[in-house]
Amino acid sequence: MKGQRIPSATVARLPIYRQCLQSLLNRGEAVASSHRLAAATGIEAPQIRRDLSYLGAFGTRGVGYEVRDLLREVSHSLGLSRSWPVAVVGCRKLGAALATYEAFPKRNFHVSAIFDCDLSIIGTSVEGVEVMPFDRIADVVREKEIGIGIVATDPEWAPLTVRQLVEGGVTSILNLSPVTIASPAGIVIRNIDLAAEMQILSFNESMKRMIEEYPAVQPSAKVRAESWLKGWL
Amino acid sequence: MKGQRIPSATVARLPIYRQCLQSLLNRGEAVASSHRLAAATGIEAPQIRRDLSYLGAFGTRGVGYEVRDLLREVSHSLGLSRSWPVAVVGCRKLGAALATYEAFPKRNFHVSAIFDCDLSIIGTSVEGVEVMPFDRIADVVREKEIGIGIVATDPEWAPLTVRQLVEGGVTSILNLSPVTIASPAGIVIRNIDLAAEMQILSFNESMKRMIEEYPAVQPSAKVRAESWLKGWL
DNA sequence: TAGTGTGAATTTCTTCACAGCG
DNA sequence: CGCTGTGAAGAAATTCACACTA
Repeated sequence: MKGQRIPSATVARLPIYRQCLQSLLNRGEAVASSHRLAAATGIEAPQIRRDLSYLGAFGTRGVGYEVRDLLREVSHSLGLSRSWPVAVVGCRKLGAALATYEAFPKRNFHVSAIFDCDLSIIGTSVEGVEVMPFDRIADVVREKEIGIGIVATDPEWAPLTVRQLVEGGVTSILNLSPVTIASPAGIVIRNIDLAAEMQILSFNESMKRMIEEYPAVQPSAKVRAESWLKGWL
Repeated sequence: MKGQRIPSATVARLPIYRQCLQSLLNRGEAVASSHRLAAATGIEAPQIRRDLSYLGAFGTRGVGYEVRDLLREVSHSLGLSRSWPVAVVGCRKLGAALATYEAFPKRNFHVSAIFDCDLSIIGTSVEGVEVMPFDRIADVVREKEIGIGIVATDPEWAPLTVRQLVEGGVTSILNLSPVTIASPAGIVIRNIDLAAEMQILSFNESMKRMIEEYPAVQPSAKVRAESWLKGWL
């Protein structure tokens, strides 16, 4: 299993395992079975065993996993053994919140460049990092050898921002603006659209209301709503 | 197809279609084929056709989809025909940014209650909404009939926050704290961990560096890195 | 003819079930 | 005996390919 390609679904779960292992370690638990991890993460035990097996055979049969070792291994796989410089573009409310988000430095991500196009905040400093003008993105990113960028601009600026970042050599981008951007060749873009997440929730709420409202809606719609909910609840 | 259960993967893409249709409409394009939508969203055309077919047969063979009609249909399916009151818990940087996020009201989500446990901000007002103390969550949420909650607290408060929201009757939750919370029965929780997203990116960057560094790392690790990247780029 | 809607094939992900080891 | 690691089965999601129709 060790030599196999790691499925992307597994990669997406590794940070959850890392987080969980960290808190077990803090709590002084030295060994954890897949069932212990399942209880703590909500992920099924066989899933966990398979995911971890892609990293190699680290467990002890009949016992479980050595928390400290596994944590080191998972962190290493995620590339957290080194520190990553990050560029944040867009420094209004959301961008500013991210530029100072405590969870980032804790995981070895350091915001080392901030950009905006608002003249009134260019030149000011956020946590010791100067806010620079939009048109310097490519230069600064190249000079500081930044590989990871966060886009927190208004949606109309997002595509241009991505092009600038890529021109500067960024190859991994977290796009938080409410517009999906397709990944150019060789670049990984993760689109996190919080407004879209809310819409998934409202879909769910809608389905629920449809069932609760007794003046029977259309029966067919109701059946569909019920089978939807069955899948999630 | 109409009566079928809508797969959750499809639901997660509906907001992307909605967004895309909206901008086509603004641009004055009245009709769009699945290929047009594919070009604009980065999603494959057959995927789009199948997704849309779950909502019913709205296209015209040989022509495409009527943008205005389809937009109305998608929006309706997502429950956006009505306005949704939302509770935000945690009003420090990230929470405050969300409480005033423009993209929410644009999609009919209205922040109508804000909570925090920091005495220095309780009682202050954010966009006309008073920040209330943490221990009033259940009461207020019940009274205002809020069904959707956003958790933007420190991770140690997140589980308790979820319990309070659920007690007040909230059934859909967007959890932005960097800790995964399993969904209790009947409740949908979407865990968006921005620090975890960054780790997925650093995994990718790591893989890339592993290939670029010529003093050949372990050949096996290199092979694995290459096959990973092949999947994404 | 151009483009939808959908069975069928394929791929990807998850779960089961158990052999094998500490 | 208990728990890992994994082949094999199953479920879910995606893609293909084409019948069908405006």
